[in-house]
Amino acid sequence: MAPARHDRHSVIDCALRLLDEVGLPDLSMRRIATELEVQPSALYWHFPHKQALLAGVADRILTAVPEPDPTADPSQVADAVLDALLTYRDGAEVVMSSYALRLGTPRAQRALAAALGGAPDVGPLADAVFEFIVGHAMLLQQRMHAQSIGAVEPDAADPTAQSDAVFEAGIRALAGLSAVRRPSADPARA
Amino acid sequence: MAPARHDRHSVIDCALRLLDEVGLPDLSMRRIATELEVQPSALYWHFPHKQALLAGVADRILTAVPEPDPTADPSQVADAVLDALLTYRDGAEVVMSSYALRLGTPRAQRALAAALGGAPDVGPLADAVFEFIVGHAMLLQQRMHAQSIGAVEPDAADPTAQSDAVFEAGIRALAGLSAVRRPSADPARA
DNA sequence: ACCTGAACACCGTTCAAGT
DNA sequence: ACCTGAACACCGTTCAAGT
Repeated sequence: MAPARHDRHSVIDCALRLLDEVGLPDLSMRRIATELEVQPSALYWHFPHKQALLAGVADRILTAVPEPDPTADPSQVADAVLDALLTYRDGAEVVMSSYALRLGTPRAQRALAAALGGAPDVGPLADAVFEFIVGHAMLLQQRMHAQSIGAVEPDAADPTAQSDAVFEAGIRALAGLSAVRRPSADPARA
Repeated sequence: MAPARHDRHSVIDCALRLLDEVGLPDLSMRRIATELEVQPSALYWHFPHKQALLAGVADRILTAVPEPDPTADPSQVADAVLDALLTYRDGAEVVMSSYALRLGTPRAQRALAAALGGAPDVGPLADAVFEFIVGHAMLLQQRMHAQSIGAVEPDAADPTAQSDAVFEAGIRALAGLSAVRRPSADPARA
């Protein structure tokens, strides 16, 4: 058989696509290998272990957040980080689980710090904002997954019903700003 | 052989103890069964699947947070929730992964809402505080695990060096309070 | 009511060997 | 440089059967 040839980039590409299709629990090394038409052991030439591969995926997910810009609106940067995490299924959990390896996360944290003013004492607050965003995103995706399984009844309203209000309340308090929210929000409260 | 007899409570007890010993990645149904001197399949009489067992563990972890009390200091309640999550290894991840099943989490959220004033519009903010705390705890435990593996170098200082400052900055902004610095001594596990 | 025993369809990872 | 093939030590879950 003609063995397919790959590099780190193409493997991460495949893994990210597969993540969005099947979710993190079903994203196995063997599944990725099958998708690449390769034996599972071939992946271990490119990455030392699964964790390293996932760290590459997490880094790619956060690539979508813009460069640090002191003139940016903090709540807009927060929205950009949240959007990046929500773009792929289970994106927040992937980023969390490889947070300690510090690949894509410092960039997001620097973007938040810059938008918050860039003063030296703003670091802890910027980190707090990042932790809130990723916590919010993961809890939201957890709820989405449980509901897709039918494991939970929509007790009050639809899945992400209140979640926009929660995110806005959190960011407003943390970033100390007036509500600059996305237009797709509910038309009732304006 | 005399088959050991167990109920849900004792299984959760064992799982919680084992979680703290070996961590979530090594907390398998087979490991719990071995600890209970029982076949793995025996666990499926008490729980329909592993997720349900973990939800029970998550519920027990959050049992340590006090009842809703309108006279409580918001930042003290926040500290209590954080302490509960940090009492057991990987506690935050366990709580997050069974968040959608809504076992112990509403209680923590109600305790936060009560301390924040209990006004009807305080709900979203209380949820935001909860999401920040659990995000902070999970990221912190992730860093602790990576460091115990030696997979990361202490780039600036020790593991939880800055993390107290980050948590305090976040809670101060979210709860709008003066800094209530906690002593370095943590409360005993009940 | 609560557990055993055996099976099914999977995992991550290693390592010699191929090209 | 990049992959195969085979193996090792595991998983969660099901289900008939035991007591």
